[in-house]
Amino acid sequence: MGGMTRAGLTAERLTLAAAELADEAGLENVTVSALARRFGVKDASLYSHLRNARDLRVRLATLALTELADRAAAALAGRAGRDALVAFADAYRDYAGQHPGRYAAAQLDLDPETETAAADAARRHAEMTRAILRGYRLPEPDQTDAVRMLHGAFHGYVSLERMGGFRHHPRPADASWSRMLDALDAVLRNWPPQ
Amino acid sequence: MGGMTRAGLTAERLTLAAAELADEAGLENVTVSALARRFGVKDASLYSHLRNARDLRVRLATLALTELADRAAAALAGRAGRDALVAFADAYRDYAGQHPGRYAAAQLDLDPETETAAADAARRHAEMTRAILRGYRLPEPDQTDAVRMLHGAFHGYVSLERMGGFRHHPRPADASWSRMLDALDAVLRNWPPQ
DNA sequence: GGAACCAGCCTAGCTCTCCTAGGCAACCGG
DNA sequence: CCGGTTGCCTAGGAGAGCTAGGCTGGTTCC
Repeated sequence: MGGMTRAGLTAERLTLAAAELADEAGLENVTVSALARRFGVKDASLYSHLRNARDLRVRLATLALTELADRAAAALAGRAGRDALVAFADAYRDYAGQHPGRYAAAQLDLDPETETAAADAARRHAEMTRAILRGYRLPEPDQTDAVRMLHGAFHGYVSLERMGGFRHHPRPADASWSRMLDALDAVLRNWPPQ
Repeated sequence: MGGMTRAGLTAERLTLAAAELADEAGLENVTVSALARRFGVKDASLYSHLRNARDLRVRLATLALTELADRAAAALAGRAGRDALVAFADAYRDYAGQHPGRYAAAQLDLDPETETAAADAARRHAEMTRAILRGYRLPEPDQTDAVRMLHGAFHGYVSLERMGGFRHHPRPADASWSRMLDALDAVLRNWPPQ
């Protein structure tokens, strides 16, 4: 009696709902219980679709890294040099602005041994970052150094901005961002030797 | 009977123990219960010294930010220009390497309204970062842009390194780090106009 | 069309963390 | 040595994570 129809849960639907929840309420509020509540279902029911809470977060991280890599790929298509740099960087920062919870999830510590899908997504994202450099024609190992610098600079800036590090000062975060991109372009065009 | 002597807890001792725990076991394992266990005391006993679990983390963040600012100040003493940049950056990265849990705590989202002490420590740390730039003689608002870039680059690089982002590639993280410092120095010496 | 099977969601119940209320004992000042 | 304060206690409730096992709706196959 009362027998409601089934909720029709799948790992994919749960992951997507977790992503929405993360963006709305913050990554720390993405719990198995909260997700079950959102589907009007008991929390124990989710464990036929998810191994555990960690599994949920890894799936979420994988989703975010994949979306990020997709956006990066779209931004880079048909661009090179400074255009590519700026397009990639803006796509990265916009994603973090529009999807703070997903972005936070993408920063999760992943175990490449067991969490293969997530590691693949991370690798794809790293390859996109490397693609920025095609127009700058750097040899190895300089290219690797430059990739690390770029990724670090993007992530660091966005991360500080997200956690409110820039709110004391009146200088708009957008302005500092585009100055940083100018600086990074300049340094890539004139990469210091040795 | 059995009456053990008192443990002699204070907020300071608890915060220090939390810092050690964070470095040994990771920030996510810094819980009120774990801390009580470490002192051989019931978890409820800690609530006469700490408001709540959040309070503990904020105190930990404050400790970390203060230590970081102290190290930065020591590194900068008597140095200018490139020397100052490198000394600061290395102090920053070494701290994160030696104290990963404390470093992670320093990245906590702080509410400057209520968490005044923590906000002060964060401000002191930001002032140290700004002090790097004295030797480069940048006008405002370029100085603010440069501070944000530097802080972002340091934090981003260290953060990616900590979460294992560089372990696929054979290139040593140290080497890429010092190339990044070279690049940052170059860009500060020749800051792009407009 | 019935039987058997499964997949999907359930209840029950455990552990752990966080936190509050109230008790008793140790230490400290007078 | 007596009263007050402080410090740690027990008891207990809420919420999150997770496991074991049960019931049922939908599919499959004779």
